[in-house]
Amino acid sequence: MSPRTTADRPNMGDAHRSLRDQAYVELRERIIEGQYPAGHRLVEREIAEELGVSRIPVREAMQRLETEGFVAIQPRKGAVVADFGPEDARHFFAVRESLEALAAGLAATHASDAELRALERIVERSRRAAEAGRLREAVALNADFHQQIVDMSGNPLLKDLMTPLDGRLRRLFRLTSTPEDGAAMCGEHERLYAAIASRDAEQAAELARRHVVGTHENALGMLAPDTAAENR
Amino acid sequence: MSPRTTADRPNMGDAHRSLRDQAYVELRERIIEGQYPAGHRLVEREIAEELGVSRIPVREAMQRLETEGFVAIQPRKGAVVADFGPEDARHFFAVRESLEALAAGLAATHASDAELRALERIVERSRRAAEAGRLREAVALNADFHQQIVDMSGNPLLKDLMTPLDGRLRRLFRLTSTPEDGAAMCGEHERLYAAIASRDAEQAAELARRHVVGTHENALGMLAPDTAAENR
DNA sequence: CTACCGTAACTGGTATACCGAATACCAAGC
DNA sequence: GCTTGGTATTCGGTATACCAGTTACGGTAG
Repeated sequence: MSPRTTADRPNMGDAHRSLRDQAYVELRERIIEGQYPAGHRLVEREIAEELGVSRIPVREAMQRLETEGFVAIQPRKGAVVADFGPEDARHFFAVRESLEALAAGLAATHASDAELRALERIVERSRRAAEAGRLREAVALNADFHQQIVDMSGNPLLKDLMTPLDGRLRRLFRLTSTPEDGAAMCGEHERLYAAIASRDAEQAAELARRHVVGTHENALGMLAPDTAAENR
Repeated sequence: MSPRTTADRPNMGDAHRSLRDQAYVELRERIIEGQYPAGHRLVEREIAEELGVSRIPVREAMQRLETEGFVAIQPRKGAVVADFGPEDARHFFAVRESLEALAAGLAATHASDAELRALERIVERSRRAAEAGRLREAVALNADFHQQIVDMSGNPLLKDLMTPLDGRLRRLFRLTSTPEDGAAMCGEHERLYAAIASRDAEQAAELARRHVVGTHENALGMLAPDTAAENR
């Protein structure tokens, strides 16, 4: 039924993965983390040597990173880390708004009871983390929350489109995570959860939309001052 | 600003493209065309020899085809042509509905006058083709129409997400193109164009939604009898 | 001093070769 | 006759090697 395997594979403990996936995860993390700033050249031989592998896995990893928008490959010239300014963020959130709304609506329609309970657990843990000031954990649970909704949508294509976008979101959130809106985020999540649990697709979609828009405005506000200045 | 190049490259006259892109286009076409039926094994060496290239370009092309959902790669086992049954079509159209609506709404907001004129030309040619019974041309112009709207949205990320989906649509439409709904399609296109031209984002989005849903029901109706029986 | 051209180093694109995992087939034992 | 173990073959994963386009530097001529 679902032919896709891409999005699932390159997770897990790096151990006995293919070298390509290891290289992919490693490079992706470095870009998200900011270790490779925007515009930084990615030279195949350099990276291959550093990772202790040959060029082929590195090359294939970079091609995949290109399709996901993390690097830009110019033919016969090389790959550079893709820029991600306010303009890109705008486009990003516009797409994300549509897809999150779709996911939330579908989730409200199709979710099983077990899935709803799982979502509820995430919301509860998220609230506890936010109240205890565990910001890191709250951010991680935020990601889990959205991912769970996408899973619950029952649409594997939607999942395949959303998963790569999560990386960009993390890249954007690297510095734009504030303590005070952890509580606000939690409230929105709880309302969204309630809408899904009560099978109200319309409201779920609408709440998801607003939630993304709110996140967008928040992130954009913190991003405004300068777009790509710091490196490490 | 827009770091992406992927979607643009592998078009054009196959001539002085990289072998990887040539292989990608060729394989993709064979899958869409139905020359390779669903479930068919894609053996790297075979294809490489047949195309007269080494395995690396073939391999890279197949990986890309995997991310776009045309083939399923099982690690250490090989690649097979991905299935695309009614269930997949459902998921496909759900996503497409959201994204087309987003594109239409953005296009209504951002389109330049020149772009609007280009869109109008496409609509006119489409109508003439439909009236003259030139079905092939009408289908091609249909694709142009939607692509033009996506371009007009001014959102490169949206374009990058939509472009690969077009291939799946073509694959689905391989046998589901009927003469009588050419006229209906034209009418919907004209109304959608009118909404965009009058800068009515709300209505443009709504019309796009309905248009996709209509296409979906139509295609699904013709797909229902059997899902994957014919091969050549 | 500057502008242009040629050459050399670099880097991505591709081919060939090797290795290990997965599978299928065959033979031997129950 | 059926099952099971082992072996041979196939095919994907990776490494190494070669080639071609690009860029950068330096020398020479104006």
